[in-house]
Amino acid sequence: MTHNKHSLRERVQWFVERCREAGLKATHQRMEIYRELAGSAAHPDAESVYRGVKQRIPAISLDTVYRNLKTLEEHGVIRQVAMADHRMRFDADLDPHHHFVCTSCGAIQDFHSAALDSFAPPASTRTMGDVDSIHIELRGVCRSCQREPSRAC
Amino acid sequence: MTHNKHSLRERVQWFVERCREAGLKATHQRMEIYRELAGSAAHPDAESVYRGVKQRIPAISLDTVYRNLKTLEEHGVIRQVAMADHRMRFDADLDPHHHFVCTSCGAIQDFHSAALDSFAPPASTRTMGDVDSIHIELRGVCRSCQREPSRAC
DNA sequence: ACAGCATACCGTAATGATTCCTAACTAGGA
DNA sequence: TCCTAGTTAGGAATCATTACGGTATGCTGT
Repeated sequence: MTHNKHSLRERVQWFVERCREAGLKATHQRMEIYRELAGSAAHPDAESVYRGVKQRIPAISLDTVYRNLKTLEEHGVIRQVAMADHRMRFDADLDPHHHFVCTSCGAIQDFHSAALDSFAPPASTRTMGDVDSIHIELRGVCRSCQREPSRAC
Repeated sequence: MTHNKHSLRERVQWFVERCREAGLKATHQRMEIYRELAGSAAHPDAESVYRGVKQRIPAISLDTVYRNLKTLEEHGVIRQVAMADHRMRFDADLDPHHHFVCTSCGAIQDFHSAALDSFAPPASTRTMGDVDSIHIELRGVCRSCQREPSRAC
C-alpha cells in the first residue's frame, strides 16, 4: 500500500529520472531499494528494507542497502526520520506532510495539515541560521497501544 | 550558561526532589550528570556528558552515565532528542520548546513559539491517538558554519 | 554511629547498528 | 562491443550503547 497519490510504477519511473539527473546509475539493487521504501507506509529502518528487498534479490548485501539509503538521502530523493530508539528510519514521500509518532511502540503515521504547512519560523530563529527544512512531529500514544499497552504495534 | 529561567542551583534542587518522589537515590554521580546536562545549552550526547562529569569525578564510568541518562529519561526528568547521526542527545529543559539543528555541525539551538505551544492537532490525527506534545525541528546551516564551512561549531 | 538491605557503582565484555575494505561486477556512453 | 567510473557482495571493523559480576554506597530503622 502506497501513501502517495502517484502509483508505485510512476514513482519508480520518477526515481530513475532523478538518478539520471544526479549522475547515479539506476542499478537493479538501487531501484528495488527505492521500490521497497516507496511501497511501504511504515517508514522502515534499513534492516526492514533489507529483509524486503532480499525476497526479490536474495544475494543483496546489507551494506548495499545502507549505502544506497545514505546516497539517496544525500541527493534528496528520500528522507531520514530520526527516532529515539537509535535506528534511523526512511521515508520516500517528499510531499509536505507530518508525522504522528507513538511514544510507546515507535510506529509513525503520516498526516496532513494546512495550518502546519504554512508555519513560518519565528523571528528569533533568524540569528541562528538559514532554515532549509521544517520537520514537525506530534508525539503521543497510538490507539493500538492504548488498547494493548504491552504489545508493539 | 543555562538555557532556562531557573538558576542551576534551583534546578539541581528541583532534581533532587524529583528523584526522591521517584524513589531514586540522589547520588553524587547522578547529580553531577544532571548538573552537567542542565548547565549546557548544547544538548550533549552521552559521551560529552561523560567527559564533562569526568573532570569532577575522574573515576566515573561511561556505563553509569548511560544508565542514568536512560533512567532519568524514563522518569521524565530529562528528554531524549533523536538525531539523524545515530547518536542520541539529551535535554534537561522540559518546558515546551523547539530546535534549530545545524545540518553541518550538528549543533542544536532552542527556540520558542507561542503559536505552536497553543496549536490544536488537526482532526485527522484523532484516529491515530492522543497527542501529548508537538515537536518542531528546523534544519539548516548555522551562522558559524556559514562563516567557516570546514570547522565544527 | 551501626546493621541490613536495596540500589548504584565500576571495569570489562558483549551486543547491535552502521560503515569500511577490496576484488569482482555492471550500467551507460563512445 | 569495449571502456571505465561507479557499484556491488561479503566479511571484517567500528562506534554507540547495553549487559554482567563483583564491590561499594546511600537509606532506614535501631
